[in-house]
Amino acid sequence: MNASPTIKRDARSKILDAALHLIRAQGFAATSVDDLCKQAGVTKGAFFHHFKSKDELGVAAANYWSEVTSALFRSAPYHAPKDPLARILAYLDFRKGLIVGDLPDFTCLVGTMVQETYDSAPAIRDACYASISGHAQTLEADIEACIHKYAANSELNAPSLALHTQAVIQGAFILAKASGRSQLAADSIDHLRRYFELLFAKPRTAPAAVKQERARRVKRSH
Amino acid sequence: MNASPTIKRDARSKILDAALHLIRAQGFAATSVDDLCKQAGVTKGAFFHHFKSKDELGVAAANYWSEVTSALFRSAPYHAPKDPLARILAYLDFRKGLIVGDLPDFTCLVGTMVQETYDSAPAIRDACYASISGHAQTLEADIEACIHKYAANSELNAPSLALHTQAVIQGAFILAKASGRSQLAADSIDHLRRYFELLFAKPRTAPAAVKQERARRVKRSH
DNA sequence: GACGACATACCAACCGGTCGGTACTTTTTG
DNA sequence: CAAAAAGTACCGACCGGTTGGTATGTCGTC
Repeated sequence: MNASPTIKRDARSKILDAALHLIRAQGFAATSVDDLCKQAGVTKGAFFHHFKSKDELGVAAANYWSEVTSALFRSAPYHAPKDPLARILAYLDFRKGLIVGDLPDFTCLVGTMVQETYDSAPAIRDACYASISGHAQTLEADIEACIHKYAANSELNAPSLALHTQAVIQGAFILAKASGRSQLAADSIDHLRRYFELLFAKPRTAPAAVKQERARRVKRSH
Repeated sequence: MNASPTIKRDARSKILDAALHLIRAQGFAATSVDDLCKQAGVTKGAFFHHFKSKDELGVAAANYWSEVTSALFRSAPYHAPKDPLARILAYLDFRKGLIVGDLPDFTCLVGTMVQETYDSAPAIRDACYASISGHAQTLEADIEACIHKYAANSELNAPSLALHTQAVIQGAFILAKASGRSQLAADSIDHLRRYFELLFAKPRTAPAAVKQERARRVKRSH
């Protein structure tokens, strides 16, 4: 009967979607259960039926974030190139391309949430770290291949470099939030891209990053 | 009578010191005015005598943070080297050296606070960005000198690179909080150091970072 | 005696969480 | 197979404690 199965949204999903948006905009502590319910269009009874406590919602939101983002990255086009370095650079271009619209729409839920909860809610912290490190791990194979192919006898370490990419991206979001200019986040990702190019020493192939930066510098010099 | 003038601490300073610790440990929203007063050993009357509102305390805390940190960095030893690149690398070594003890003791107040307030408290956000960008600016001259000396005809931009260093450091703190391992923050700063070395193309001079990473790899390979 | 620097007492709004109840579905059982 | 029982999903009033904030009083100092 129902032509569109996605219309039938249960309360739990609606609460989780509300959490993704509200927590990224206001933070975890500043988002009340009532806020969540209002935004989701459900009652408090529904909330506490699905989640034992607000903290448990925090854990569920982090896990839901992991699912949503891993689906996004799995189906993204940056896996196509044959060369591992090209794949990494395409990944960074893809991340940069996600920086559009309002800050709460492209920043990272778990990076925001873990800053508030790392000391007071270990369960949330663990779920957040699982999300970050899990995503970092999806880059490890390509980074390892880059090291083997382009920097065989270096002291580089793939897991560490993978986590570093996430650190830069998280830091870029902080810069964007503080300045209100999402361009600053994009610039930091450009620096990270350049780091990879220098590490794996291919001559630079004029990526979009450089062209944009040049264009901006020309504009400024008027 | 009082031999030690610093013992006489007024309520305002005590509240600000309490804010520096509590907000870094719990976040801004989760830190109540009562928490602050209890930790500072003052009453609520004293709090609202000195600060019109909790938000105003947030702004004052960010400004106080700027004062404290700029005094620390001004008197730090990393300004000594004659070469600008050596000064930058010494700065990064200094930042890495600050990563000791508990997380709330070495992480950044304004990076934590701005994530919670960027959308709801513009005054706090602006004070946080002033702190971050103000610190970044203290690096610009040395970075500019590096560009001029070692990468004259590159597309590099000193303000952008200075902000990037802060993005990496902020992201490193998030990684440390999420994982509970401050080593991850140090590792990210090592990557940033390597970026500077590669950008300004001096042959690597076996910095502490590399030696430590080698030592860790040896340990792991047992 | 005015004023800054606090202390005490208090308030309305809001917080996370509970609870009794309803409507609907699924499972059990005579 | 149908009635009964049990379970699931959700509602919304309500609770005690906490929240940011206020009003008023006290005390030492210029």
